[in-house]
Amino acid sequence: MYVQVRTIDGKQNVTCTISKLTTVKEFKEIVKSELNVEVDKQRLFFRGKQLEDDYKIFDYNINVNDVVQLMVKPDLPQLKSDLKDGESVKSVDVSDNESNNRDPQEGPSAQEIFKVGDIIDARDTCYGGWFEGKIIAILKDSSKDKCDFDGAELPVDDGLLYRVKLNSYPDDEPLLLHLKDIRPRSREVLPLSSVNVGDIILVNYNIEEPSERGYWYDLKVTSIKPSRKRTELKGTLFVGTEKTPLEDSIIHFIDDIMKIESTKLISERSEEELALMQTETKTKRINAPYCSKCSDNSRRKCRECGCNRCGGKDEPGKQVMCDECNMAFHIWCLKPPLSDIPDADEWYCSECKNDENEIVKAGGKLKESKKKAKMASANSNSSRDWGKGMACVGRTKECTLVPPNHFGPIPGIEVGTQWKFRVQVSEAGVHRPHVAGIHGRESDGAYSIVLSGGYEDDIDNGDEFMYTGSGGRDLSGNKRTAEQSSDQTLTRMNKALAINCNATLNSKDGAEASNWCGGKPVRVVRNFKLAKHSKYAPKDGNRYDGIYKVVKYYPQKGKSGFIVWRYVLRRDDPSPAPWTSAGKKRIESLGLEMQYPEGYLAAMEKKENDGSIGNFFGKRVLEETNKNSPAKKTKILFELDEKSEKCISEDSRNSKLWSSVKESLCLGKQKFLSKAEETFMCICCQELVFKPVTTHCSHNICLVCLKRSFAAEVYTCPYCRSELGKKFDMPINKHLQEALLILFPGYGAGR
DNA sequence: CTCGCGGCTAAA
DNA sequence: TTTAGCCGCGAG
Repeated sequence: MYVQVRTIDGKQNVTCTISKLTTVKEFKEIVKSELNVEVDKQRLFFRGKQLEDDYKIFDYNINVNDVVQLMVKPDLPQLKSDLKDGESVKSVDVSDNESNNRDPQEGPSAQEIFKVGDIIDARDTCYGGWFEGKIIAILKDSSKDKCDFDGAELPVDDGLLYRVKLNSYPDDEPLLLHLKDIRPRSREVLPLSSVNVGDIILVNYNIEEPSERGYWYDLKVTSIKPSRKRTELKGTLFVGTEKTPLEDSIIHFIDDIMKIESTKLISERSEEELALMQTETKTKRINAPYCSKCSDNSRRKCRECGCNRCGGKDEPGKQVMCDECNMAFHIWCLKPPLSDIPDADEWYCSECKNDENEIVKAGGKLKESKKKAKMASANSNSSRDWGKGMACVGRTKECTLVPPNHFGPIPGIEVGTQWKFRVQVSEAGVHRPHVAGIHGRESDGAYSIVLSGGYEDDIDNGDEFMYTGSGGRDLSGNKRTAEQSSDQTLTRMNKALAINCNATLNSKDGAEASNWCGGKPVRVVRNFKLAKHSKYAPKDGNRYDGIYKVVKYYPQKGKSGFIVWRYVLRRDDPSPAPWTSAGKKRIESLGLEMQYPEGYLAAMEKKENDGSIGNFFGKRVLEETNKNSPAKKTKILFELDEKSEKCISEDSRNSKLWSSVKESLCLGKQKFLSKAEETFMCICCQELVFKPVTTHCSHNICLVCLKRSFAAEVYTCPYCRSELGKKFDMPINKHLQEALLILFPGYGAGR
């Protein structure tokens, strides 16, 4: 399996090949070799969650081609020593000389933003969140002698250092921060209803455990999805002084949203505002509790953070902690009780001690994964690696053009279309199951089948073939296939396929259609593994061969000696079959080529290059021959017909988008269409725009989606949030609609 | 919950 | 080179 690792700034992006059992620790080594970032400088994030060393890729549900973000820890400036040094020798404490009560209009102070005693939020360099604090001193930063404006109105760095005492940690040494990590205290709680996409707000988030309470961070809202149960608030979280963005962070504490106060010059503030800046906020923001069970309530008994036996939190000095499970125990609550805290370096509670005696681990000092219950492979002591390839990956897209119970061809999918993997066939909507041969419903019929030579009783004659039902196999031991070991029954998928036959269902003897063409259509896919028994199989991958009908079906003793259900299917499709010369010509003229998952070829090429010299050399030779063959280049060039060209040129409002889409013409029809699909996808419903409205800001949104937004009293463009105006009359861009209809036959069906 | 004509690894 | 063994995932 391959994933993308992207640096936070988005400047670097590499493909890494890993398995599902790769640990985060190992992963970091790979990242180190790819991006040359030391392992201990790496922080990896996926879906807003930090990846921790001892967990596995599997624990985080990372799928193929997913993007893992890499944050490089900055070299910590040694502020502490600077402080001691600067304080005594170089810096001047401006707070004493230019006092708080001076006239704000006066002289150089007009450049000042904060004064001593201001109640502020401070961004902590350790956790990267905003904490409530107060400025207790302002010092000159000896390393800087002028302001750093960085093009902004207010300086990013005003050449001063602010000494800040945090409310939550009054005993800690005060922090010394630059201007960029300080801002006026957030005071206003925002109701979710007043938050819009694009806003930047202060939210509570836990990087390690997003469902629990954490620290306070800035969030740029990217989506607000209202739902019956709970509104989903998603956005990009900014962590630390580097403002590291964590994309797709889902905010759980949607009632705890605060407005970010703007930083202003003292001279621009009113008397009232200045007074407010010096006033402590009434309520304290809630940070992550140490104990999620009792929320650190000292009066509540808790077996998590208190004594594991009685729950009491009294006399912590008389509690002993287990080195395995980290639970605490009063020495008198133990059985048998201890008279004193044990001297030994390690101590284990009775549960953990037993475990250790039962399983003899060689140097097994590693703490067990919290999620091992969920992870089946961790329980089986098999050392077999898995999850490197495409066998165990999930879908990355879903066909929404037609429902899963759709009979007949999938609009836009031509006979002869080829996919390397079954999961892609599923994504295209042609055959949804990843493994199974028949897709259907017992009550409805079968929608599609795959021939891949897995059943010995199949006979393939191209236009007509004999298919075998499923079942009658012992799949115990978590298998997907096995040899026949019992009789098949006409149930489940077997029954579904029987329903397609244009005859009354007979689950005893089977049935034959008198008018076979009248049966329900079955999409047929042939897999390259079928080649063992059939000359109609594709050379590689899976190929859509068109519509077939069930002529008859009946139970019969198979080669295994057990009863199997056999089905005769006959081709009934207007397009020529892929193995005929007409079919081959058609495939050629449509420019149909093997489809690979996104990023797959790049990952494979990389793997080859990383391998032996021989592989590397062989690859290079292959590339050279391709380059020197102009015939190949011209062959895959795809040209638009006159009608499409005309429609596209008439859509003048999207001329820019169309010309970028047209750049993909040289990559063949399929690449061109997927580029068009991507370009004209509605940001609201994530489908091809239907009855599109083109805004003045040149974005395309479905009419219904835009109406829905206006109904929610949001009168801005869902793409860029530019104001559309309450009275915007939403004209449908008929030219775009027509162009898309020509390119995507059947688009908008069922909408 | 069960089922399953994939696609991989590691042993033979 | 062949083959035994096994895993998530999506669908019913």
